[in-house]
Amino acid sequence: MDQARLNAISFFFEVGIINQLATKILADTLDKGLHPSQFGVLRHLIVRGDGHTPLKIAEAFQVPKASMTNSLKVLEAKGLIDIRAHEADGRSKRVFLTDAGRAMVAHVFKRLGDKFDHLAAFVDFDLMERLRPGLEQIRMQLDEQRN
Amino acid sequence: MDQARLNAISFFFEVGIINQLATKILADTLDKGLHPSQFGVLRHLIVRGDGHTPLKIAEAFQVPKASMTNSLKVLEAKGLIDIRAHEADGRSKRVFLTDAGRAMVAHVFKRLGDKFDHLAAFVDFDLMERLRPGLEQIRMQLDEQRN
DNA sequence: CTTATTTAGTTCGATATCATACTATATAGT
DNA sequence: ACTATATAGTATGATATCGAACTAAATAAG
Repeated sequence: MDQARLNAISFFFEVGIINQLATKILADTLDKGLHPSQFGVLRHLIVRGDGHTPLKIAEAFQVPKASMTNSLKVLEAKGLIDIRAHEADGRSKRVFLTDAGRAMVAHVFKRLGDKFDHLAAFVDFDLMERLRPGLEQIRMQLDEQRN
Repeated sequence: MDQARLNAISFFFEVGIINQLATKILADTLDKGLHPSQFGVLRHLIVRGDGHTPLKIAEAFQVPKASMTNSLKVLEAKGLIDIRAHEADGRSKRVFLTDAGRAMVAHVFKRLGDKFDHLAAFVDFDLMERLRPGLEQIRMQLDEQRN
């Protein structure tokens, strides 16, 4: 295997570990019973806006729709989202944040902020920001390749 | 929340997506029944050397030891690793690659190489290599903070 | 030495992920 | 219109993850 490939493998390896460490920080921040993937859905509904279909959301996260069915079921049972019938398509549904859902996102972001105060003493946030555009580029390239 | 924190969140978000896409590429490359996390253990035994204890391996991957017990059980059932008693400590064990395990890693790396030939047309490997040192730094900083 | 504590690993139960098959609705082909 | 195909979502069953309790062995405390 040539050097470029080995480097690429190392790159993915670093990304994997960082992701794991970051997910653990998030998991510790979440109320018990709320999984990081479920919070990710709430966050998505805040950032991208709600009212989208379960399938759209599943595609945004690149997970099977069956996985999203489960995540949404949990969030609905917790009263954090509202799932309504789609007016224009009888097969489909639309997902909305409840007030409790919005409050939960705000609550978690607040606590994440406190965690970040602690993190800032160890981690170079500026470096992260310098790396981010490159990562975004790689992400988009990988996304293209997928299709 | 101030800008530095929002940037950090975006950073982790990009890392998460890249990790997911990369894991999917790996998963598609693996023989059916071999999970990416299990292949990760095999790869670790190649790169770091075998003969380490299950606990050491669990710590290297930052997963609970109960999770590693399961992964190792699967790999042993597939004949890819060999788990022996530890000569010096009756509570402990040592994990070794079998010939089949080594062959599996070589096989997967070969197929990954082919995948990478295809990837190279879309993804900027040089950019990856430029980003890698920074990622390594962030990873180490996150690791410190954890302790 | 004897007992208490720590450590390595497993077991168990709960939940997440996901492939596959299924149901219901919508759309295309004729 | 009628039939075939495609699409959105769910149900089911298999496996992965992991917290908590447990067992066995090693080490520390007295």
